[in-house]
Amino acid sequence: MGVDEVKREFAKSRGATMKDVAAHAGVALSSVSRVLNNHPDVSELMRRQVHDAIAAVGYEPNLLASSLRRGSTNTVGFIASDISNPLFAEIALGAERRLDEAGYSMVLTNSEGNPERDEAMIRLLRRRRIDGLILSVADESWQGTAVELSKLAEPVVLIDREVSEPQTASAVFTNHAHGMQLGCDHLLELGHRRIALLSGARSLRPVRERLRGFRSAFEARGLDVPEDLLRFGGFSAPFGRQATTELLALDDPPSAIVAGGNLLLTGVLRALREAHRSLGDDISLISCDDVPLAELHSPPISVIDRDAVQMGEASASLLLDLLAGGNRPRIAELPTKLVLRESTSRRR
Amino acid sequence: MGVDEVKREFAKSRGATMKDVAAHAGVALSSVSRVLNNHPDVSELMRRQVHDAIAAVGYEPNLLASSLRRGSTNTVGFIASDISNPLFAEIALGAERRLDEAGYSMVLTNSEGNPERDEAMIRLLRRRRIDGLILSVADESWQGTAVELSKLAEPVVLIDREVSEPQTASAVFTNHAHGMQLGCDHLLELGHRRIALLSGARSLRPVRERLRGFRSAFEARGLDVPEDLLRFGGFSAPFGRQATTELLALDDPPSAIVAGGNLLLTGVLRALREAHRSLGDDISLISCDDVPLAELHSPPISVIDRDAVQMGEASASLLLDLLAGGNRPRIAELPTKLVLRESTSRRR
DNA sequence: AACACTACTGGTAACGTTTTCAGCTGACCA
DNA sequence: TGGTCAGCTGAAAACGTTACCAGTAGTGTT
Repeated sequence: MGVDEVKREFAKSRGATMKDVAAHAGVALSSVSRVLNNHPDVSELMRRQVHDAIAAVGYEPNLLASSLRRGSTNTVGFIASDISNPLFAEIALGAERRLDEAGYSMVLTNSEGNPERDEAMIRLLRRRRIDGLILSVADESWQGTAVELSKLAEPVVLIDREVSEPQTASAVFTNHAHGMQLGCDHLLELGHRRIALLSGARSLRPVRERLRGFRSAFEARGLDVPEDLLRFGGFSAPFGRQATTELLALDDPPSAIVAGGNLLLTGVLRALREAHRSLGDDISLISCDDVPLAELHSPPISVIDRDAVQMGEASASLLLDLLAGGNRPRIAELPTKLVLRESTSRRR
Repeated sequence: MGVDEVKREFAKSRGATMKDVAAHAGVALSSVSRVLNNHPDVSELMRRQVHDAIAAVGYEPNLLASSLRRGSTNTVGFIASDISNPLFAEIALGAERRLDEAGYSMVLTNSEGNPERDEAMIRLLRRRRIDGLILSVADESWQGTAVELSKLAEPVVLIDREVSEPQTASAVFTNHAHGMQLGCDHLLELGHRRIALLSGARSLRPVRERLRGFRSAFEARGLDVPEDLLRFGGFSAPFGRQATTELLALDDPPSAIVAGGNLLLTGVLRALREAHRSLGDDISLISCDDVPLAELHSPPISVIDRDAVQMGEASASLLLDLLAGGNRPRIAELPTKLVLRESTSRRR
């Protein structure tokens, strides 16, 4: 009795283990394990005894020990450059939702746009023995990232990125080129020729694809692309503002702007306001990725939209597929659609 | 030789272990461990031998095994209701940044506003043997959450929530009452008396605190609070829209609205647009938490702001303090500030 | 010359699981 | 009556670390 008391106290302080359960039920350790993993070979009596003992000692499984033994952690890593960006936040939401349904937990890390942090994070996650990885690398051409990824034996899903290394990686792509071509074509249709494009570095797939769509819209009409209006300085608001200000000051300024992201959009809007340009009136604007700001701005802003949550879900699905033994990497391409509002009007 | 080859191949396929390193260096397992944890008692020669062997066999530590043995995982859980909400996304960013600096990883989960999911997530994270938990429960009065939290021996930090159970929990609070009082007082000063307040359920601290600030602004002037204009139906955009539409249809409609969150704001704006009310002109508006939409709207919208990233950082700091052995729970209160823009004007 | 002490190293028992293997019943069949 | 077989159970060896304990060699002290 006294011993039992002590044992119970100990179990309470440090957490009860399967051993305690076995002792309390008067059965073998392995039997407890069998009950817990509902192995077929276990009698009804045994099941009851063990469950009673579990309740009695307040046992909680130690997933750490379990993972070590089984060799899988039911954990997947998620690396994004900036989770506070609504785009990534929604992707993370979709991915987490889907993974959770399948019994996986998600460990989240921010690379802050720094490829060296990508590297470090991949290494850390590998050491933590994640079962799989979903990521959107900060720089596709960064060697270190490729090296770390190649050392990773676990399945990988890339989000809107193309990297050389793990040929085994699945990926979810957005059809940026198509959306951009539609948007750009719409501007051309309205008579615009001097169209500016603001975007991030060309070492990122979305940037290259959008540029491609941009170019093909011009080419389809036999027009020259206004190379002097292309700006690839990043996705940040400050860059959007600065670039817009510079563009407006040009001798032959653009009559339309395409902002390649929600942060860039805010920068563009600030610059336009500072320069007292009337949107849709003095200058046309299309942005990428829909946000409340675009819909509720006056005038409402046309956007090339896509479903970010769905992207997250798709990436998780691809990963789960790989985890379930689907050894063929797959590519999922998600659509973009042009949402026309009032920020685009005929060139005057 | 042949055996060595096999061993190497095996190590490559399944990952090299400390045992392989020890064998390759011709030293004891424990010595390898000492080198890795840079224990003082290790000779320069030993250090070199081991490091060489590590490089040779391509050893990577298994943090899982390490965690099991040490009894700590260097992992903390983060539970938010909706990571795709910019508010939580920024909090998560701040927390992750700070935790990462301190060598902790963050596992993220969404409760989707469902208290039962809060419960399940706490239980799961406990079984994963997280070292600590940062969370913002979906419902403060939900019993199950309190029960699960009380079973958690590890330190807990609450974000803008008050719960009964772990008296040992630290918390980071926002001074909502103060900000709301300022905002409300400003509206009263402008002659508004029929002021509506839109917010979530009263089982959430921010809601209660804002209501308190709202009331004290009226009471300070000896005015009656317009109880019929208080709506606590949630933080969602649809609710914001519906409630606003209803309010505008009242016999004695409000001349000013306070939206208690960024999603509510979008709902309110949609309703106002549908009802063809001119913001700042026909009706005044103040929102909670600054977002690009507020600044860039026309007219720009006044907000009661706070620094969400800083909140995340503060929560992580409090947790790290607890983890480092600071056994006294602490409360950090962060300020709110009123940012006046053009959505508030004298009542006509 | 005996002793203590420092600097280092090796062996081994944990940590809490899962899984394999062998054994022990009793039933069923020939 | 002996044998096979299904149904169930227990013992013990992993998984990859860390931490304790004991031991050895060399140095300095008395």
